[in-house]
Amino acid sequence: MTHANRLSWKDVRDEIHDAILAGRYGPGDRLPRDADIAVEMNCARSTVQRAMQDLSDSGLVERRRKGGTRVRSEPVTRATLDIPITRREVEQKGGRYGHQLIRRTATDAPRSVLATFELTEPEPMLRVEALHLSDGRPYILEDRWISLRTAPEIRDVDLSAQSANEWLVLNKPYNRCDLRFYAISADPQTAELLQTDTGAALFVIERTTWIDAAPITTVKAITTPGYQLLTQS
Amino acid sequence: MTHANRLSWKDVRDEIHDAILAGRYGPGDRLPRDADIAVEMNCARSTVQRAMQDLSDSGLVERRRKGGTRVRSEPVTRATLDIPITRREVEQKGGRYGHQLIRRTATDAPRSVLATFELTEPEPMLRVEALHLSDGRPYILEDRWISLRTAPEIRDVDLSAQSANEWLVLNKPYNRCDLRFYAISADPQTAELLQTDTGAALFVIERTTWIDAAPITTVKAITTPGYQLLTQS
DNA sequence: TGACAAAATAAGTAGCTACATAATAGCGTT
DNA sequence: AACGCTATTATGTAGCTACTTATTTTGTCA
Repeated sequence: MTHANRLSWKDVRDEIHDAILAGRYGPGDRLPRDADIAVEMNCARSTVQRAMQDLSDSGLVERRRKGGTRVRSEPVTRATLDIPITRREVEQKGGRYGHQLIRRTATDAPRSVLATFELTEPEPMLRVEALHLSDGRPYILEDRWISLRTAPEIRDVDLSAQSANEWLVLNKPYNRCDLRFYAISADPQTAELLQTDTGAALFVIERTTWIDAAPITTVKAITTPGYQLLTQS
Repeated sequence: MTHANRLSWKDVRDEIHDAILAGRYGPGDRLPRDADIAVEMNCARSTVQRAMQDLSDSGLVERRRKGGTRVRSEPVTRATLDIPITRREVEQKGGRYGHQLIRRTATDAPRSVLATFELTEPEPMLRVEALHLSDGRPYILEDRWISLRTAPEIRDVDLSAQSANEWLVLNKPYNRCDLRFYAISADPQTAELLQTDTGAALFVIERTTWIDAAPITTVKAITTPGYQLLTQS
């Protein structure tokens, strides 16, 4: 073989990572410059650069031009979340997917929604309330606002055939996405729709998307009791 | 200037991204090969490669050797979460941080904890229950299990001076981290510790870390009512 | 001493080449 | 048709060079 002892950038990354784990570099310490590491590990600087970029992306290390690379003094837990389309989520868990359109209202956005989008001017919107089902039982209740200026085509979509969730994901790619997670107590209406008890603790996912500065949609997805969101890997 | 019209990999990325947004490539469609895009956009293949990698990381596109690049047919919402040390989180919100050690017990891990770590053999552990405070008021209640085999030094740490959260983050870097989010109803004990009402909806963050295959710690962090977790950006 | 300009520094990026690797497609044999 | 080998293909990676850019350090002059 031609290069058994050749280092890949992942090897370099792991070696530096291990050095930090082993305490050779502590929080706040400055690491040698890329070029020196390259010499020491007998590889190209570009290889070290890729390794360092990855460590920087994962939050272990901070890099600044001229300032060099240093171990983050107050490390963060950084994780990547994947949130699939609800239909796919249900099907992947082995359930049969279904959905019901509850209400569909064209109206101006209330102030709270405008604030979520960081807008100051009024905006015509479509409000869509829908229930996602797994094996015929409530799974997620969504309360969604869609900008009619950014996504006027939504007017002509039959939302009882295809959920707004799915139509938007397939037809309105976004640029920017904010997520927000928290817990609420089920109010009587919500409890009835989700077929659970008033006061039950429900996990909520709020998602807001934009294309450039233009608002697309904001949705409050209220999950049924027992729902868990996991990081993948 | 020397290169005003030179394309950076971010330009390439954005151009491809825009082409997808504009519908020139729909879900499932195959994109031209990197080399062709490079010719068309008059840049090096390595530049296209970097752009494509980024689009792939962000979940918009899937790449396979020989198979080429194609737009994900069922796109996911992918987001990065940063979870800081609790002390830092409190301080960043302008609060005064404090913490109380509630209980500290050395014992073998129960089956549920072993399962979380994907272990089958019994494991000696330290259980630490602690309360994080913001401006003297309850902020997060944590119920933590620490492996005494992987982190034996924890025995000698004064956990009323430094929280286990902080000591672990600074002294026990990890390789693998699983996160889990959900909602619970406050039971009477939890409610009392968090100074809230029994039955209140509480947002819970569970985090489990390993170094290679060895378990480090698993923690169930129960937040006070109103707590929200946001994606940054 | 302080302000500002110039030099030095270390990471970031672009381009090129060469080769590695995974996955597919094609072909021939039985 | 089923198999296994080989060739092909498109992405992935490593190395090199050259240049750019952000930031700090240093040096000079008022």
